Amino acid sequence: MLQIYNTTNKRKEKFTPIDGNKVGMYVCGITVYDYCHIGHARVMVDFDVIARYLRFSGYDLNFVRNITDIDDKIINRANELGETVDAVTSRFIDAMHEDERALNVLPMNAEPKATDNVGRIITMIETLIDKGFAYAGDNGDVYYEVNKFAEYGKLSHQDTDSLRSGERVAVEVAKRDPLDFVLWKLAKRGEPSWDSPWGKGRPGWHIECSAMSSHCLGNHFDIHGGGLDLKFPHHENEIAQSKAATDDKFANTWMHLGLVQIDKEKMSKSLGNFFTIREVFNDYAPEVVRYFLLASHYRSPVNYSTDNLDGAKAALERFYTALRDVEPAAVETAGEYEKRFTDAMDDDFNTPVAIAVMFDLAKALNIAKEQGDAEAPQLAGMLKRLAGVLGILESDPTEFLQSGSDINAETIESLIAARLQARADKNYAEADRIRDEITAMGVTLEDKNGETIWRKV
RNA sequence: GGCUGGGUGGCAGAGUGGUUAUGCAGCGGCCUGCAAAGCCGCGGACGCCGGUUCGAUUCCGACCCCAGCCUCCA
Repeated sequence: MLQIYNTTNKRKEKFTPIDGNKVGMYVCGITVYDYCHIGHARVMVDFDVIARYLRFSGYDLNFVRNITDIDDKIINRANELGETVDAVTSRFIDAMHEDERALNVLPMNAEPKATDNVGRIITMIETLIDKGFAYAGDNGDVYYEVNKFAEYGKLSHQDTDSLRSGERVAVEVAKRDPLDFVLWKLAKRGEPSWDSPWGKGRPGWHIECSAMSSHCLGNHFDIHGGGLDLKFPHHENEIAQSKAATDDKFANTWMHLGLVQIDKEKMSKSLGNFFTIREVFNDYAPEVVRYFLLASHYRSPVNYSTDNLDGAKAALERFYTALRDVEPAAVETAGEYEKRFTDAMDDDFNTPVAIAVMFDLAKALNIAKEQGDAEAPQLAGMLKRLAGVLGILESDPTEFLQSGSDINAETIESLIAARLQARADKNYAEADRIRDEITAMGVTLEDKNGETIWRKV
């Protein structure tokens, strides 16, 4: 029985889809004005695993993650670069997809862009105005009137008074209340804009997600997710907009990912303390990054550091070493291991425990191999089966273990041949000299059954 | 200040009212010419102070510390 922690109630709840085994999940995606960083990678990878597990569990999942391709930061970036907004966003969307493919993230069912949904957004804003939840300010912008929505603050467990008292920013004079937020922004000269009843302008950020989630999944759907930093105000605002506009229940379960930190501080573009996914790929295989993210529970903060990435690499090496020299058999189930694995995943997607089960399986596989046991291929197949749910261990083991920059396989092979000859001659001094030479190249040798295999350190 | 979520062995990271998390690192052993890999075994932990309990790292309360949000942010 799958249980998911729901931010709204602050506890794990039995997951029951609204409509049979159909599940709708909406995740707030990325604003595309730069390359994605490791924080974004966490959204990609964690929700990818959540999606994979929901499907593995038999649910018919409709997974939607949007792209914000119009906002102030994008416009600023385009101006900086002397490019059009379109050129900037399409370039970074391509880069994002490249990063995702490398991380073995499966495609979403839909990936709506804000700019393709402006008509729907305008309609929703009109509805909100008609129902008295929104107003046009003196400056021409349209605002949502927060105090008209009684439930405001329920998700983040804040009441509106304390939110106001925490106000730290100069209040926009056109707002009736500091908590009111913009739905439609009038365009300045030269900015991309769309016609609307309130003049040429563009949508505010919060309304995009309300319009796109309704369009793709309906007014009431199962799961809504995003980074913890979106809980307030973005998700709170989405709830206010959607419930007010549709009179429906909106999302049943709210899921929030813990943030990626560096030196105990949140990684973010504004703080400038971020590493892009692609620059990390220079030093670590994409699968190492994926594993690093999955080695912590999705709700915990995770600290980005080379030590932790090295740890992820070591863990994968252990798995791939176990999988080496075995042809995994096709299996229907991983038996007892699968039970433990699904128990862990059913418990709010507890990937660290699921991975611990895989380590037990890897150990059983190692023992079977060592004893020449005939069930080794079965165990390897079981390990691969569970790993597949997490989207890992899909590389060729030898390839994974030998990959690395500036490794010349032929050179190593010929040195290994020379060393084998020296060993055959019982010239161990020479054999060890050659091994030292190979070690200096960052390669470790393993002698096995008269053969020598190698891997990158 | 308000609201969230945390503080676990050298590191990473789960979890539990009494019994092994797991991985890396360390120590001893097997294997090996020696290593490596693997296997077997070992050590080592639950922020602080009270309370509840036969028994608390686990529940309750206070305190200290950390992070996130209250402004754009995944």
